[in-house]
Amino acid sequence: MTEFQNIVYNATIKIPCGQVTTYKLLAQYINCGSCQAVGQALKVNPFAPKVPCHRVISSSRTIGGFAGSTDAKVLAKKYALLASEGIVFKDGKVPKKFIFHYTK
DNA sequence: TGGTTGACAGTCC
DNA sequence: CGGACTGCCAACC
Repeated sequence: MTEFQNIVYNATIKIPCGQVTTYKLLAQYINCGSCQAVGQALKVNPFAPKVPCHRVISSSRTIGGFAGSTDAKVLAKKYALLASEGIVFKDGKVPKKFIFHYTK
């Protein structure tokens, strides 16, 4: 467990149910220039599903990846998880109203 | 023990 | 649409 991972998980948990955020927003919030670093931390997150990594999507509001994979079957599970929280994808994207913005 | 290399659930140009 | 760049981590000398 590194300090950086701890920050990422802590920030991810703050995402309220029924909303999602983007890798970029998350990276900016934790003052990290690279969103890949965030994805890498989420990929190996030891707190799943306590850390809702499915609530983190790509910028442009596309779904991105999940569980270290971009496979369509895995992404289908991510869709289902989000749908169970009331988040629906419109035309492969998440409506803006579902995007959670961090407030410092 | 410590510096370097490659990989990554992304983003920008 | 392809390539470059980003920061962090793990593996490898």
